[in-house]
Amino acid sequence: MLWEGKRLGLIYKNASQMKNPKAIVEVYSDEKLTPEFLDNLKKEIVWRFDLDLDLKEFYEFARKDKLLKPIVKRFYGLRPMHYGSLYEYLMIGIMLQNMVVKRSVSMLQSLFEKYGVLLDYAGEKLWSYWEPKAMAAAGEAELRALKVGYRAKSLIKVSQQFVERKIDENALRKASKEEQEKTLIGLYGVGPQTLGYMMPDVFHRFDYMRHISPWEQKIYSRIFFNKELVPVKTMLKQFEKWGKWKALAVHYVWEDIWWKRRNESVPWLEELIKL
DNA sequence: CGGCAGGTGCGGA
DNA sequence: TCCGCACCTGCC
Repeated sequence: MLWEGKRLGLIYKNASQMKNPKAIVEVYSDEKLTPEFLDNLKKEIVWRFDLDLDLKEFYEFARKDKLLKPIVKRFYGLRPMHYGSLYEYLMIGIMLQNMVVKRSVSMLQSLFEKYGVLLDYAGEKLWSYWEPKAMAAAGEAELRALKVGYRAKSLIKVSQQFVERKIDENALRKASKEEQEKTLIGLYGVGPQTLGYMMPDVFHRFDYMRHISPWEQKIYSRIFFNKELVPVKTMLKQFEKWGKWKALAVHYVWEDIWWKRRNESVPWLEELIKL
């Protein structure tokens, strides 16, 4: 983790006992960290993993929903979240665009190797991110050499916004949904799809569901309607029944299908995601 | 070897 | 607001 200018090695451990959930985080650092720093770090981690989220209300109505009932039982406690910062999510989001996952991973890896810092702690070697200024200073040609293609421009422009403090994650967390939308979509390289990922994952907006991309549309059609292809408008209208929890409900079902794919086979899904 | 992938910006209707 | 198009690149 790169946070407040410090590079930290983190180890997360599950220390839950039965119905008493608990996590332990070990923090490794080159320098001595003050109790105040660690306290703030704890608050940051609680926010990022959304540990204070109260799912009770969601579960109450999910248990009355035929589709959701078995899934919320299976994934009790699950919530969408992102372990990193907004800036880091943007880097990932841009790498995902118009790309198969395998290549997104390899492009992100080359970015780490060029701009990141490899941390070595607790028997782990893991890459930490770069400061936005490191990438803002890079030329487009330098980034294109890393085979990120036309995304180079987005990476640089987004980094510049952070360097120039045009965007402040902490302030944005407290802003209204409309303000968050406006700010994020205003970033070069951020469109409706990346915005749709960030609203729940980074800003914990579980009522945000305005855009469904073609590949998601195909999968949603199968799992929610048992049909080949359902129009996006119809889907969005249908999801309204889940009210302010609609994005969370969809996320649970989404997670369920990928989990099934890992443990048993889901032939129609394989068919949709191959190529 | 053409077409496409976990999209987006841009210009024009 | 909506639509069509170009766009890096690797791989099916």
